[in-house]
Amino acid sequence: MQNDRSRESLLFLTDEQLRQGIEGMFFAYRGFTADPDRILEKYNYGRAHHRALHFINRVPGTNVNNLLSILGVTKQSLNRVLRTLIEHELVSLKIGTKDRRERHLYLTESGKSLEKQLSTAQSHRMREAYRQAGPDAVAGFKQVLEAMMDPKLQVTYKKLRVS
Amino acid sequence: MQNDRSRESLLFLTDEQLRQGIEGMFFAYRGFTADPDRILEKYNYGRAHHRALHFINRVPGTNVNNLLSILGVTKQSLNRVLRTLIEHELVSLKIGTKDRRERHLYLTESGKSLEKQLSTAQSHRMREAYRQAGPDAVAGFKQVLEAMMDPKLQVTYKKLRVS
DNA sequence: TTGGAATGTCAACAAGACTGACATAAAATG
DNA sequence: CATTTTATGTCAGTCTTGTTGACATTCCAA
Repeated sequence: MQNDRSRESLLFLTDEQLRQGIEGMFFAYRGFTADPDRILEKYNYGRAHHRALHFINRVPGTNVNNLLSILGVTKQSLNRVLRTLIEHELVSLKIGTKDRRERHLYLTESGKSLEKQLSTAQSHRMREAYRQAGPDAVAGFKQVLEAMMDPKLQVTYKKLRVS
Repeated sequence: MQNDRSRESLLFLTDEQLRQGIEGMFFAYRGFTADPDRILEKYNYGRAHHRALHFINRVPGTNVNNLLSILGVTKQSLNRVLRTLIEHELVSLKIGTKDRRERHLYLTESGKSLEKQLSTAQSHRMREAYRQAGPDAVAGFKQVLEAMMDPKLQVTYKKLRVS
């Protein structure tokens, strides 16, 4: 009886824990994007533009294909976003010297400035959350996030860390 | 000199840590949604349908307004999703007895079945990640997630836990 | 009882995913 | 060296899911 109840209780807790994790991810992601979203709205950009700016900043000179593998969208989808960023001179484009099919992407000064604005806002919330939770919690947070990624993305994630 | 280098190093680590957190959230969220997305595709549903099913299951009998405050979208947007779910008889609708403007939402048997399928897939990955990271990491993970939410969503999140 | 507030629906539009068709450049093959 | 195949990127059209606006119904308060 007691044993059964314990087992049930444990099982229940586990399922409840998982559900809390799921809902936690959902609500936290909303917070995670809220501040940049507000800034982007002022300039009539969206999250797609933010992601492009973030990773072009992170991997300057990347070509479109490489950026695609990081972002996990189709090139047609990315293309629309890049076009507007280039038109608005936030991103500049250099045709490859070795392979002239490739376009290498860089942030312009205004691009860097907007990226800085966005990442500052996003980092601010992240820093606050880290501070509240403390260093051990942060370590655990990262471990779980990493374990939740698809294996390929885990590799991508780690590569970014090194570069 | 040594002091300057230490300070710089610490600062650098901090910024790098934050950037890793940002990218971690981005990549992990992709993993988080990947499995349900594959199932939804088979039935021609999207993430919006999944979210509705999840929270109607979590709060049976909820009215539209309450669901909206959880999901954080406009009622018009939710309405389209609900309409198809009701047409396909995954969700059933009861007009409120006290307030006849309200529609109370419930999952039908097929609705429960699909929700179960989706949550099983999503929980499976979550459980695996928890297992790999260990219980302390999980505790930290949740702390950081909760600290990252907007205060209002934090309240919503905690309410769900109790109900 | 009537006017305003709240709940939900319908219609039209926008952002950002997607697939398909294509132009150009490079590489492989005869 | 010519020609076919492969790779990179662009353009056009469609779908999902957000958005705002206009509206019907119901409730509540003056």
